[in-house]
Amino acid sequence: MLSAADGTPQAPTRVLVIDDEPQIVRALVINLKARKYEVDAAHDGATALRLAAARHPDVVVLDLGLPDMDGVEVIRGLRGWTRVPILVLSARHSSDEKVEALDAGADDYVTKPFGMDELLARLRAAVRRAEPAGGGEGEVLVETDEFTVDLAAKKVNRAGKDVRLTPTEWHLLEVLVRNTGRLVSQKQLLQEVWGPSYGTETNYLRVYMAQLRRKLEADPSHPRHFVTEPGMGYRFER
Amino acid sequence: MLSAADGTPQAPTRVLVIDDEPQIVRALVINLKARKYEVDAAHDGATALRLAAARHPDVVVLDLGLPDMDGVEVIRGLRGWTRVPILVLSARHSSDEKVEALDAGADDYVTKPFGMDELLARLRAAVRRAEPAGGGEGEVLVETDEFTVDLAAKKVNRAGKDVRLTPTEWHLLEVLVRNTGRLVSQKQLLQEVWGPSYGTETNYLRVYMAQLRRKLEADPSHPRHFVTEPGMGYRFER
DNA sequence: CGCGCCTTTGACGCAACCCTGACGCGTGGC
DNA sequence: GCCACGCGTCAGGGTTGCGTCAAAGGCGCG
Repeated sequence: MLSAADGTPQAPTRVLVIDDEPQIVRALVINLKARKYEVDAAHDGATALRLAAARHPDVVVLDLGLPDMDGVEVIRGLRGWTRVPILVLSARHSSDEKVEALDAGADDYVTKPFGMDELLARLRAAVRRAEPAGGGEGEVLVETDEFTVDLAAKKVNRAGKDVRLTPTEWHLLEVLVRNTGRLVSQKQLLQEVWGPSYGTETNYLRVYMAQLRRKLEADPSHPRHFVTEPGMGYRFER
Repeated sequence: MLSAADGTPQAPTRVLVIDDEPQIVRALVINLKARKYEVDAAHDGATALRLAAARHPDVVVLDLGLPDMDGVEVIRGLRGWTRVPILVLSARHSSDEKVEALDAGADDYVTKPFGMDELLARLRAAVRRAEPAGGGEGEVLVETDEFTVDLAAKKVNRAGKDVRLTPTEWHLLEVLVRNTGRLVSQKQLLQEVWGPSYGTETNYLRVYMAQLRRKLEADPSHPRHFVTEPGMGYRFER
């Protein structure tokens, strides 16, 4: 059930694997790649958080026993800014451990040793139910009078031609469009696009908003769709 | 995400328990009701599907071993029309069974005997991640006869046009609207908008209340919605 | 190794916002 | 009847925030 039944070119699912045991990571990576997942791997919590911010995985597989920090802290670190599904892997069978991890924000908890088939099924379940939530319950296609944004295909069309956007430009556009009509604070934009450790670098926003406007607005100096709310944030209007 | 800690009365979570073993159902019902869940119970698949349709539970706990039909069929029956989280309970440890149930649409799979703490934690996790997609994210709209305040989008509409508010104006309006009908003391307003170290600078309030009235009241010199209570504070009336 | 694209950073002008003080008005107390 | 106080209004000045441009730094690719 990986790809949709329609002809839409499905973007590959990105998985972030966090574990300090090389053989487990290797087994997971091999199995996941064989099933056409895109895989990133981290062997400690700090790297994991950085990678999560940079790569925006669709699902996280997290071993609780990490060398540098408590696994539950990694969960909290992720939950501070994202709702990405987290599948916890652990050798601890204790009920308390499970409860703590789940209440911290984990979506599932599998004890080692685990069956690869079961893990993959749980992974599919986690991805499946996150899909529509990630899409913001609705339109994959957002149209204005001047351009069209296809959130699924990650494409922007203007006057019949596709507009080329850099990765950062697209990310920014995506967050704004997913909140069409709503004000998005500068802090939220920075954290969603640049990662949780950002929040004050408003000059990034100014530069990239200008680029988006130059590429998409009819009159970039008088934006009609990418509205600035001084001191508060930005808003995308259709 | 920052869900507002406003005084919205939270509707109780409704759980549908499906199991043919009376002692398990009893244990679950007791534990769930003690935690303020609303519980329906079914002891066979047909009843379960009927109850699910009639009661629209927020989460389903399903035992795979039912007298009348295969548990996986129940999952498919539910998935035909709803995305309600399904937590499967089963005595079978076989990996194939788990994979089948999960791929049919189950969200989680717990093998009996299970720890009640763990089950409840998994239940919380399932409910939590379904929340915003389920029906939440509702617009927080406050309307008067002259203008409309959208607290989620941070937007004010008056006569079909959006009204531009400065950050301070918006903040002040927000505090007043969140306390619709109630008197808000000057000290409270100052501390919420300008920070805890403020409390006596009532002239700020006078200036900004005047600006709000000028932008939102039909007759700013005779305010109908932003009422002054001399010597005490201000009140927003719809 | 060199090239090009993307990201980051800094500087500058301008507009908007926030604070401040002064004044008028109405109300209640002495 | 006078005064004190609180509130509403207005206009000016300091400061902040935003848009813009340009250039340097990083990274992957040929």
